[in-house]
Amino acid sequence: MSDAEKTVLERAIEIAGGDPAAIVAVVGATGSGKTELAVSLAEALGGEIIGCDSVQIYRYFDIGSGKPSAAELARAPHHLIGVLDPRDAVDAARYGAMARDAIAEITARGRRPIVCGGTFLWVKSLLFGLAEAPPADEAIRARHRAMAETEGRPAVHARLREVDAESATRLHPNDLVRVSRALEVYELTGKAMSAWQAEHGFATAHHPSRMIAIAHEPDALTARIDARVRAFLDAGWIDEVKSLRARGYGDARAMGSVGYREVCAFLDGTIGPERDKLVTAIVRATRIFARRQRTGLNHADVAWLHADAALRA
RNA sequence: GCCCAGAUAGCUCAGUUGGUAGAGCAGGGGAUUGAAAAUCCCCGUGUCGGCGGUUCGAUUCCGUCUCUGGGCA
Repeated sequence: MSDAEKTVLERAIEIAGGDPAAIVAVVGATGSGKTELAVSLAEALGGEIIGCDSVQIYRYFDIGSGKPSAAELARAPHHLIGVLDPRDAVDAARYGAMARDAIAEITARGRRPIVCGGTFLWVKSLLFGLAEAPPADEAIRARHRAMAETEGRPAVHARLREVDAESATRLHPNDLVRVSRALEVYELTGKAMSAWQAEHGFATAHHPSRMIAIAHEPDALTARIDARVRAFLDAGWIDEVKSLRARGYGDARAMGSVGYREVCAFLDGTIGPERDKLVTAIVRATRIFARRQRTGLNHADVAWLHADAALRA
């Protein structure tokens, strides 16, 4: 059997089998079929799944985040899905620590950890950790935001240039999130973010790993996304958002994520009363997101499995 | 049938006191170290509805035709 004739699952099992000590991480775009592949892989390998998704990690964000179905959950144990209150803001570092704990438990049980999710910074945090720089400081961030508001974003960038020219050169003046973070790290430690990053460099892995992603032709992925969005809506996504708002989660960070943002706009009447306009808006946002996810994998050591090859087989 | 307003990028539209045009969105590409489903950057030639006329030169002015809105009969 040539590679092109094997199914995605067969190839994934082969890759996993190539290094039994490695953590398998199924990464890539929403709607590409990660969840199904991870569950099948877990069944085949005696594995347990560790979710790596910045929205699925929250309770009550069930439908729109594409959490595994009850049937899928029953096929393999899952971790870090629906485990936090939506008001509890996690960051990549905390996620990485939680995931490593889960991995330790799973391997102690003699089972195989399978990471599954599209939040790639979190995957990197899990596998390599992050630079040793300190965590976020809300007061500092608020100050930077205020500065950007009154003097403009480039003013914050100019301040960064005074203390960390390397980061300033790398970062665009408008990228306030990163510019502020770099400046924050300097203000907290007296040491440049670029220096912390150079020390770290994602050079030392906590665990050996094999990353795999499922590739689709662009039109095929769009069709999958379209079907998925409609299915979520049919499953009661709008009511889910209404009930989240009613319970006071309207300004949770996850509410600003792809799709949830559009459903909120729909409920607020911003995008018109037609269901079709909502579908179009969500599909659009999701496609853009899927593209960004693909770009995020650009320099990663990922094995791409072509879904279409499986269809031909 | 008459009157008015439109017709410009895939979509919504701006503009050119006459020298062949540009925004937003969509689409494409990229960056990404505690906000990552977030944040940010780059990419715009299109018979300027058709045909005539005026002009050195028309997408712009004039005429006419077609189509789309709206109004009056």
